[in-house]
Amino acid sequence: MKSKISTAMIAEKAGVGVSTAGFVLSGKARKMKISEKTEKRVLDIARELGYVPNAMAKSLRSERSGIVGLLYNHLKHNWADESLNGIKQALGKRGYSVFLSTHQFDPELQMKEVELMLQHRFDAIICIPFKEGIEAYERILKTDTPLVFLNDTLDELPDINVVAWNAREAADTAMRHLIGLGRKRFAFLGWGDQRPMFRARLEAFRSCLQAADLPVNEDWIQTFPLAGSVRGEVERLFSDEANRPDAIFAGLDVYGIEAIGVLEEMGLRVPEDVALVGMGDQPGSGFPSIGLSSMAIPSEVLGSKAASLALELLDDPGNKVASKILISFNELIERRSSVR
Amino acid sequence: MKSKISTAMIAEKAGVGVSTAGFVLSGKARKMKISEKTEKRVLDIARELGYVPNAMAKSLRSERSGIVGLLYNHLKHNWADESLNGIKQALGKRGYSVFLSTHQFDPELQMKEVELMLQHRFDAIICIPFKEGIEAYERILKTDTPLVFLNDTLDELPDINVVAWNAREAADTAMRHLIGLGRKRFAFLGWGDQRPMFRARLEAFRSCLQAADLPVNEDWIQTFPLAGSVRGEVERLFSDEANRPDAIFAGLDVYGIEAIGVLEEMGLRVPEDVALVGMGDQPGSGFPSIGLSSMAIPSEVLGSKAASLALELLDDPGNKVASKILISFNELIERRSSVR
DNA sequence: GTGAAAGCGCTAACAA
DNA sequence: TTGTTAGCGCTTTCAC
Repeated sequence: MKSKISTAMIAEKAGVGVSTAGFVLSGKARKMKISEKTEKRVLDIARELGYVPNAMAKSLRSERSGIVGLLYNHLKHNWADESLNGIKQALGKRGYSVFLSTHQFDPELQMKEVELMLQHRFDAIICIPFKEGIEAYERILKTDTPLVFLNDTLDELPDINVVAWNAREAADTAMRHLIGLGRKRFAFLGWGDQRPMFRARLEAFRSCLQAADLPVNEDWIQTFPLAGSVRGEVERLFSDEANRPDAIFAGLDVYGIEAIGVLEEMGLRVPEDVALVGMGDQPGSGFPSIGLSSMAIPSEVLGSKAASLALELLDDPGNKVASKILISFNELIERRSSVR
Repeated sequence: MKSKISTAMIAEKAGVGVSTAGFVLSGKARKMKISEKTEKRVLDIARELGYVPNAMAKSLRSERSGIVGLLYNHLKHNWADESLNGIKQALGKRGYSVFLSTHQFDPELQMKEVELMLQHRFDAIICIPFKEGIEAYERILKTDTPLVFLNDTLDELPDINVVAWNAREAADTAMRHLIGLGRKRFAFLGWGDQRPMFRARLEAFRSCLQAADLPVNEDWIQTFPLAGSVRGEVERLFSDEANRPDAIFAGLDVYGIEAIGVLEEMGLRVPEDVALVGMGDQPGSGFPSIGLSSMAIPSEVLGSKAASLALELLDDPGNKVASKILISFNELIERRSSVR
């Protein structure tokens, strides 16, 4: 039987008023000093009838949904999985639930998802910002729904609360590690994304080289689309035996992983001829045939901090919180691609 | 301003009745023969006031949420991403939205998520079944909420509608490919999961060997936990130079990927000494340093079919649909691990 | 074409 | 302690 059981029916069957039944069923029996006998009777009948509370009626009345929306660009790699765990844990403790959706970097799709979350009166929204999606974020702000950016900021929306990995510091660590290995000729393979935390990787690349008095070869700085292949560029970069890099800093592991394969196909040895370090410690980097050293991203912590920030926003009626939380996490996972 | 704008307010401001405003705002102006002038006035005021329809009120009244819930065990690998795309596409066409959550194989967590979805009166639920989660599925069934299993069945719940990849056929294809390479001594590395579609991999292993009059060495059949490492077993299996496998069938790519690395560390050549084929074409198998041949899983198609099945269930008031859809998809992605 | 009004299930203020 | 009642915002029937 489709659950059409309401508090009123239960109240009637139990021979009590709706409010009595309501209090019991929403766990406020104690607070309202309902007699244990009555409470038990109501609960028994509810169980017997297969009562399922109607969350929409509850939210409609209480003006809050108890749900935080989570908007990912995609669920690839393990990033979403890990950060979601952090988020759910932090929000669960406070009685909030999480619903998640993705938009595959499609601004229109994102707008649709946002509209849906707003219509369902989600109490807050956490999302991974991307430049083309700005309209949707502005839409959220207009409704005064608390918004938290996870993992990056947008230059165009500088006032939004954000929790992100301090990729700049991590990239510095990675670069200093490679420089410490005695490498002199550096190439950069990175994502062409222009968000601050991705630009930071290239900035670290440049500034660490300068600080170490090493040359920055602009022709060896290459960026790619997210799902792009680095094969062609790697082959080009290493075609001139007389003048080729001896180290690669990969802004995302995925580029480093592919590069290792291409280099070995070309007969170059890793790390003897070319040392590599990547960013993000993505699944794959640790496979025995790959062994790409990488800076680990603290996904779960990021998620949990973002959730906490969202909770702060929710607790603050004025929405006045303004936090830019950069998590410093500079753990280098050393693998064969950069052993001494 | 927090969106506290209701249809009633808009109606008042526009000088029309609530129902008129309601018809316009829910896109039924045409059907109700509202004059274009009135329609425009209402819409203008709605926009001006920043009206956001209240989905909970709507659902409460209309007794349907327009949401299909999706319950994954985790979001690792790219499986969730791809199947979600298929699901969203199929459901979007019919005006349904999707909300997703995960439970990390924790039955209690899954039960909580299910309870939440039921309370929110999700119109249907699609999930990846796991044995320990049975209680939750029974809970769903008791409320008469349409339920679709994606990617596998459960022996204990044979009547549930399901869409899954025909892993048996695919595994047959993989095994026949290895046998066609002339390999004689086969090892199996698989997930210890007991669901039918995972058992099918091992069944295919055995039956293909028997059909080809090749020996089945029970000691070379090894299963592992999902996140387990095959290193120890692979080292053991190949320690006896006089008697070791010349082919590995990996029930999941992840085991094959690690095995390739371990084998090469041990000085064995892939595929000359050992040929491998995996299942699922997970990200990583195609990395140049790995090159694991694999049977591709049609994730997006599976998602889309599961969504269609859910829609069928929704359309059928009696809930009488009973489909077990096994998608045959036997595409072998040939990589270096099994070239002739 | 448009307006009035009932009611979805739940909460909470108010009475008793 | 328990019962009564007024909405929350929306849909939809019925009357004008």
